[in-house]
Amino acid sequence: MSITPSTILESQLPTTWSPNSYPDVSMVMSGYPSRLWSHDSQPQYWSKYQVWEWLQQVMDMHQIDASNIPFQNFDMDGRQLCSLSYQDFIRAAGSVGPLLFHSLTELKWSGQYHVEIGQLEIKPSELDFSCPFPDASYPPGEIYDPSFQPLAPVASPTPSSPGKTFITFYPRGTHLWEFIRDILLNPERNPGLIKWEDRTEGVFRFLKSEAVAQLWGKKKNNSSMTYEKLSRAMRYYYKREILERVDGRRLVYKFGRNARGWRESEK
DNA sequence: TTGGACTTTCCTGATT
DNA sequence: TAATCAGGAAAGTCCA
Repeated sequence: MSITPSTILESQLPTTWSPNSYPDVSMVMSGYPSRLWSHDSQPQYWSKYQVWEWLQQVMDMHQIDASNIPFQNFDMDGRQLCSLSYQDFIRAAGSVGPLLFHSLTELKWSGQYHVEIGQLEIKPSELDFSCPFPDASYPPGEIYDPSFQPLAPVASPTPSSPGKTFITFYPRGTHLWEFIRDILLNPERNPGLIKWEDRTEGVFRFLKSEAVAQLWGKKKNNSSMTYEKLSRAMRYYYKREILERVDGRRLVYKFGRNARGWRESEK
């Protein structure tokens, strides 16, 4: 497998670049993906070089030999990359396809997205996402991370840019209870992990406690997460009234008065 | 640099 | 006996 950059692409490469002379991954990828990629450059605006750069870094991150990826299949810019479906990724990258798809999806919604829109009052429905979240193309059974969904945009004036308004997107599920809530609100995506016991009262039960813990650990990049640790964090929510105790029932929790967004009327 | 919020880790003991 | 719950304590991470 060889990398054959186009002439245009070569002109975009730093002079010292080569697949084997990549910057220190541990340094570059610190905080990946929320810092380097999603903050400095939205995927849909990437150049071909940046697409390859991303490919290389995902491979490095997961310690996969980059030669396993047919880079020529990704001879495209970020906008084209974003238009690929899950199946397209599998066709283009084989067994690594799901990993790449997942990584790109994460990039789209992690970190903050600033959309300069001028001094207008913007409704979420009026925003044009040129790199839409392709969740509809997730295959059945694929683990879904609810935190990939965007929050409703928060408009905030930026003092340094008078006359302009910035829309800032924050990823959902920043906190554990929000992560749990979002799983509950998307049961079709994660069948059998957690289920409502009493929807109106906010009572829910863990069905696969360890699986949820692993999903949480995956989100936090912590492979040693267990349900025991997760449940300790859950118990801290009792004091803050984000959760309420449900006595006598194992794996059962209830949203408290300070939990937001779980009621159907709040959706 | 510091402090607060939040999470993780480890622990002991109780309960199911 | 194993799994889970409860909560103290301390440390780690992130952010303002």
